[in-house]
Amino acid sequence: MATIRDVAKAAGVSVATVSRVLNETGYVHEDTKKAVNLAIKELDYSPNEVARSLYKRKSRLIGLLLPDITNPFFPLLARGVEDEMRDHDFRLIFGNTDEDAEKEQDYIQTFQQNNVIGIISMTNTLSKTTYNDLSIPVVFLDRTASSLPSVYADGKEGGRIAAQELIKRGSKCITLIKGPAHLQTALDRFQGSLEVLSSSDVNFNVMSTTSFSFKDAEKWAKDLFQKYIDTDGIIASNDIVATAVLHEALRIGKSIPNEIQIIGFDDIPLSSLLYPSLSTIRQPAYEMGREAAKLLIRLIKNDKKIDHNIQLPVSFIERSTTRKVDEHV
Amino acid sequence: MATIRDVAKAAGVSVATVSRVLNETGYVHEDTKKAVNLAIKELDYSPNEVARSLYKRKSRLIGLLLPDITNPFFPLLARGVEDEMRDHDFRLIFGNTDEDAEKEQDYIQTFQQNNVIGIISMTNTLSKTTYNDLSIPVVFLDRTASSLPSVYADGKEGGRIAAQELIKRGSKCITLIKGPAHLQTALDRFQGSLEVLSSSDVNFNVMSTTSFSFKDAEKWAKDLFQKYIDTDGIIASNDIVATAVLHEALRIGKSIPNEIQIIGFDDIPLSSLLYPSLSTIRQPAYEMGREAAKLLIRLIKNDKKIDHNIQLPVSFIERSTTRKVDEHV
DNA sequence: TTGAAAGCGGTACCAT
DNA sequence: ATGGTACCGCTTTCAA
Repeated sequence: MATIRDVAKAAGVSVATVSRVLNETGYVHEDTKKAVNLAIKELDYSPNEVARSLYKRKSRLIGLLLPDITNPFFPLLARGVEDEMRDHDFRLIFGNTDEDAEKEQDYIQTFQQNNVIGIISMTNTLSKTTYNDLSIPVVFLDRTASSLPSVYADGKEGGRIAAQELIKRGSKCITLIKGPAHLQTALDRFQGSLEVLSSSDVNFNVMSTTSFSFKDAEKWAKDLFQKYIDTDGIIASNDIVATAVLHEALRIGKSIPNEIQIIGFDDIPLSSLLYPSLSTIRQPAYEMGREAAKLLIRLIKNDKKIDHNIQLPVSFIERSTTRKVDEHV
Repeated sequence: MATIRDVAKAAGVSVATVSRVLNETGYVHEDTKKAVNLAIKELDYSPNEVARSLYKRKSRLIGLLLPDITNPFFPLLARGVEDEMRDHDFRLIFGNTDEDAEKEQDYIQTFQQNNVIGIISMTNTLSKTTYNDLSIPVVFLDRTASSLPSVYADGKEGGRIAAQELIKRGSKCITLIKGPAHLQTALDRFQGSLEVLSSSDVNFNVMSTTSFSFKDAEKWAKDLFQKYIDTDGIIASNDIVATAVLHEALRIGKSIPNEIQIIGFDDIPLSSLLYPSLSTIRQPAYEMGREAAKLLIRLIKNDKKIDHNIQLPVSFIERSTTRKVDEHV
């Protein structure tokens, strides 16, 4: 690996000059610039980011925290973050936290030790103050953080839409699955649906659940069909849960969407691959990732602690677990 | 952020001494060690990895290259890599390459600029020599690289098993979907199946495809059922393709698994969530990721260029797109 | 317009 | 057993 000194020697100038042409800072004569660039090319030199980082006390690395990359919702977000960051020559260090505070803390520490210039977090196990004390900008993604910059989808509206679409398509007895109470995003969806359901004239039940895991969801799905036999419409807390419900419905011989309609939330890739394919409320995950990255970059540049919250719109993706609206009415 | 100098001052010793207790190298009196550790605690000091990396010319960062984290097969591998690396206090910088040589080259360069101590690559767009010239150890994952360390599953055996299971379960006319020719792993599976099929007394067709994309696979699936109407068993090149085939079969009213049996490859999380759930040849993706990480760590420690290839066993996961073996016979 | 040199925060050699 | 200090590769004053 050639160093800046090698380049300087080869070009017959000082390292300071090389540094100037590298960073396009200060005055450099055209001829010297040419000579330097030639030397750079010949030596196939590229600057050592570590040395830069040490001097500047900040790298071009971003820390990315997510609960579990294995959960199909997060890769979409992560990919959005990465693409945007790449466009600005930032790279990502990432860590799966499993919603475990210790892991999260751990990763944050090594992020700092590596001079990351900012953090995007899709977890919120740790208290907001932990993040606030960090001295580097943080953006929350898919997490609403009132006092900190964050990017998330309009879950409440999503919840409303889900209820409206089900009602519009003729469901008379709806079961609303309420996701984990500690996740604000899950709560928003729930409240949106509840709002619409409450002011409508359909019957509905609420079923509380405590996770988004498929295994758990399978059990709840069984419960659901035993307890609420009249159910003809289900609003699931997300697509994974909706899938479990769909599975169970099919297993016990319900006809979808004729006897039972199902709406999920997220629109993970899986949803379109199911059979029947899953109608769902789409969160623009990839775009959310990109937005979070953009926001973080702005924070990095401004170096201010702006409290900016970006809410992206959701949309109803009509597939085959809901009836066509014409068919009915 | 406290520095080693702050600690030294607080403990009334030199930075050299602090460094010694930090790294547990050389002699340090018990009492001084205690004083230093106390200072560290009080100042909440943790060493600057960037400075370390600069001096040592190697960091504790690993570069991870994958085609697309959005493809459900890769998160499993990535998670395996991460968990193992975390156990050894390594962190990951990752990059999606989209099988694009330029992106791949680009990431490799920034990996080097950041002093990564090793690379795990799940892509092979670039020539092997590019990797060979790298001066840092590289392990290929889910890619067979004859001259370089790599970890992959026994695709050939997987192909054999798939064919055997289908035959055992009574398929008489099998369509074998051959995946992209440029992927050795896809080829292995194909050849394994071909081998068994050739020496059996069932009829079979081979259908060539050029990608693992679901969109493309949907078209091929349509073709398949038009061209090979007698097909009563399908060996797909992976689970995504199998899903498309399943979708199409259901759409045109085929009964699964009675009229048509389907076997996939990979066992991505999606497979068990389909309805009917997909029988498939499982690659132990998570374990493969961990093995790759272990291998890389060994290479880092030995600092030798060992050419080590680790092949992990595959297994048949019996679900609902294949008939029970008793039912038939 | 250019160069010398201090310093970023560690590590490790050489003395003592 | 401990301290002084050169050095890792770069950036940025400050002088010339």
